[in-house]
Amino acid sequence: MEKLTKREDQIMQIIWKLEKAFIRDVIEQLPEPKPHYNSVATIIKILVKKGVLKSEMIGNTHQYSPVVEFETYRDDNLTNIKKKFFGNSFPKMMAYFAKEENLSEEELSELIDVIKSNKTKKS
Amino acid sequence: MEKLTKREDQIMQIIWKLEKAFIRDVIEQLPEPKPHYNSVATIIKILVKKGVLKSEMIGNTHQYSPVVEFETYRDDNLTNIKKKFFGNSFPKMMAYFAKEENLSEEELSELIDVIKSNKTKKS
DNA sequence: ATTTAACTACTAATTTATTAGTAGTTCTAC
DNA sequence: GTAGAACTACTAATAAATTAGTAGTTAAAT
Repeated sequence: MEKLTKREDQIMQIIWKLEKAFIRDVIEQLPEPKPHYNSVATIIKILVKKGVLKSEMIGNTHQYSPVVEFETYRDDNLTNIKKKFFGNSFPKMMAYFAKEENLSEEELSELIDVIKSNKTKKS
Repeated sequence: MEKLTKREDQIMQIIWKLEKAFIRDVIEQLPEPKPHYNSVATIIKILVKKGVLKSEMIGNTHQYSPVVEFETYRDDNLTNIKKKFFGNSFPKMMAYFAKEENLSEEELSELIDVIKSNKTKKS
């Protein structure tokens, strides 16, 4: 999957959230200062060319929706991040999580449940 | 902390690993095609200006070392990632990573112990 | 002692990313 | 029917990031 620039990423986050969007919808979601309509249109055209978005003509305006799933993009990103920050050491990563977060009892047991149930499914 | 560009990030990863480095050391660690010496020097100067690196004159060449700790940078990044990919939910993020890994029973209980003991210390 | 390599500081060029202008179309409302 | 808003496709300008050139210094090697 092609890398996204910061602006492309920002716009994709919006479209993933909305699932389908016209350019005006994207602009609406963008924070101030709102970019020019054509600026957004340009980035979106790049995203189509990159194969991340597809466009459909609804009436006479384009509606855009993701081709690449959010989860795919996320996984791509996290693979790199995990390696970059934890050198593929899972225990290190977990130690980090445990230290950084102030887990409530609920969160902790929820977490353990999730891990356990997941473990069971796999074995 | 100031955001780092891709190249800046790449060079910082190397210097964090080496702890101290001359420009030649950084180039050595960079993959082919090796950039021009001055290209690396420019980026490093930017990093000094951003306050991420400091330089020391050793003989008559500069040696560079991090001002910002790797852990600080990592934590900054992970905070963003949590927000971007997991709706700011820590358990979701952790569940994701847990699923990615094939935890052995030992690892799992070790993990739980770590989190629990940490919890105890804090309360 | 002169050549070479690695450095210095500084500047300039190139590439990539982002923003937005121009010109023309369609639709809606007065 | 004409004015305005929102769109189209295309192009151009600007800004940010990256690469590398110039000129001069230092140190070591033949």
